[in-house]
Amino acid sequence: MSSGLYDANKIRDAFTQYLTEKALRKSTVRFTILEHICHFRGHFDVEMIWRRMEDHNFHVSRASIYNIIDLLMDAGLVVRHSFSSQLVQYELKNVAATHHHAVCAYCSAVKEFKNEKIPKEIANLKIAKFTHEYHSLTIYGMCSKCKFRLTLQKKAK
Amino acid sequence: MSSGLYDANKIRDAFTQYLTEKALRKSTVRFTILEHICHFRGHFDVEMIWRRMEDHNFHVSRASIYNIIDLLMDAGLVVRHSFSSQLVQYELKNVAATHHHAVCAYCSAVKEFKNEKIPKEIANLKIAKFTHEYHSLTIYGMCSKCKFRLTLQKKAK
DNA sequence: GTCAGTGCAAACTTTTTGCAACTAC
DNA sequence: GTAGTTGCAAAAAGTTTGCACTGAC
Repeated sequence: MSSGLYDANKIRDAFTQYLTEKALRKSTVRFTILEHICHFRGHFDVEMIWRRMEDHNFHVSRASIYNIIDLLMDAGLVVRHSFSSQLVQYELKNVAATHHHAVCAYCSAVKEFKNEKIPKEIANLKIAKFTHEYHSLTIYGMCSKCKFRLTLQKKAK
Repeated sequence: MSSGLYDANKIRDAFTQYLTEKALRKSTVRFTILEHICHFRGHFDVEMIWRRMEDHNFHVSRASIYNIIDLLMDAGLVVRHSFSSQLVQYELKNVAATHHHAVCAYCSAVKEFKNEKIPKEIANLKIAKFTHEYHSLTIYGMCSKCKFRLTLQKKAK
């Protein structure tokens, strides 16, 4: 059984519960978009969702995708990453909770890494007048490819 | 002496050095934009810089501001924050290094907080094939105002 | 004098909005 | 039936680009 599909059931149930609590309608479009989102193992953006759904012959407007992502973020099922200014990416929260991100400032490549200690430290943080729900740790730096490329450039001089 | 202006000298010198190393020109526009940036104690965006400069009767195009912010980021003097999708904010790196951010997911308010332990843990991180230059830790959650507001709404039902 | 740097406006991309049509309840 | 939901297209917001002019070296 794929972990993606396994989680998909739990996520769909959580969304159903959210819609019920908020007295929102359980429309086909909402559940179909969520279903497609659950198939992404990593980061995704609005365009990727739309394209994937077109490929599966399910026609939906981008406006609806934005609308539903807002609901999913409000429901705490999806988180937003803004690694660069022009491309906003999203990720399922249960996926995001398992790792942090290292972003290369030179080529924008995103690498995931795991660490046990830091999330514990962060969970222990007490911030005055603020209720902690989720955190995002991003390390910016240089990936090995860019480092190598820059070394070559210096030598070329 | 204001800390903002005190730092401004060091920052301007670092930028001068950067421009020299890269063989870029030390234009008036570049230094004037940097000067105005140094007056922001917290986060700022392109619009804020442009408005501040207009208010001081220094006319500059937004394109130049984008251009120069790119240089400042490359020089390691400014960092980019993307707390929300539609508003990219920047911050002087020496200011950003002193704190982390807590963002309210409901009203987008950004609160700063300090912690000694976590930056040390992060500095000790070893990520394969990646050179750590800077990090960004953002906690998402709910600020006390929104918590209060939501409590009232529930009671109202 | 030369070429990097800049301003301007237009182009481009991503996201939001208004309204008519649709559908879950 | 009646609201909430969706699609479409247009608008808005933010950023990038192309080109002619300017100014640092």
